[in-house]
Amino acid sequence: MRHLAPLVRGRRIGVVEVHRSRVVRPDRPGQVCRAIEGARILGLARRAKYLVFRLQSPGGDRELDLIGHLGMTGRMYVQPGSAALPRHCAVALTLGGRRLVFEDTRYFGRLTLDVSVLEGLGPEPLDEAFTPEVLAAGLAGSRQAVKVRLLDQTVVAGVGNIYASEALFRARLSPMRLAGRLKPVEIGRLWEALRSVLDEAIRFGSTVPLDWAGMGGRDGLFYYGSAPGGGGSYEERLSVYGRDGERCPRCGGGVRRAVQAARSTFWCPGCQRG
DNA sequence: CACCATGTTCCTTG
DNA sequence: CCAAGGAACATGGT
Repeated sequence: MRHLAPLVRGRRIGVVEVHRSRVVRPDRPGQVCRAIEGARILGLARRAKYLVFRLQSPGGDRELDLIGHLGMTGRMYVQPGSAALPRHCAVALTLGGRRLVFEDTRYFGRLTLDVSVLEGLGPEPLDEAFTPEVLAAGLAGSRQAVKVRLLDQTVVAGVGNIYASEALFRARLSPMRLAGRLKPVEIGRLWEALRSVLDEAIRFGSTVPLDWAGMGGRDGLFYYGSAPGGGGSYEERLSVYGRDGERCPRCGGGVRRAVQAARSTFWCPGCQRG
């Protein structure tokens, strides 16, 4: 969102090319195109994992939101209007002499005018309103494993599979602990870990130019290469995620992988007790 | 060939 | 009502 906002703010949407109709909702053909062609982008916001394009309608008489979700492999970027579209281009929006490209190899992403997808989302973890007490209320009474609970978007909005594992590692809590059985001190550690892990990831991403040249063929992860500050690659920054069998950076023990709710969890049994 | 993958939604079963 | 498990979506990497 921070990379994209300055590239799209204030621009008018011209031709909309839908190359994968399943990505666009509602799925009445042309309905979304008619609503947004000629609209002006007032700004870009984010809610949980959704991008929210604030639009002024083509007639200029009202405002509407266009909501995007990148799924697992989606990317959005702006390229010259003369540049060829990528192989898995789902949608392209003409913006003056350039095009906003929504590329998504697996087509799990979404572009929709249906704002109801935002209903029921829990608090933003970096908001002031998200206190340890709010997190505690979201975990209380649950018999789910805390890792699974963190992926529930009604409890905390925007925490995904990678950062759920990373936050639990930082909080030194086993992902298998039952959410409702955590003590206030442990919830406090988890709250702090969630916020610092996400904050660092955002700051890391913000230091890197959004330049996709030469990145064709990669998946949707932000493999930035070396950060300007010399922080290593995205993967190198992760402590446990994707590191099954490697050594724990804290205690030197072995990182393990398990499956919870059909998703991979990575943790260090030495550091993360219970 | 097998298995893995950052997400969401729907369905079935208990 | 809750939780768990599976499948679907679709493509590519190892």
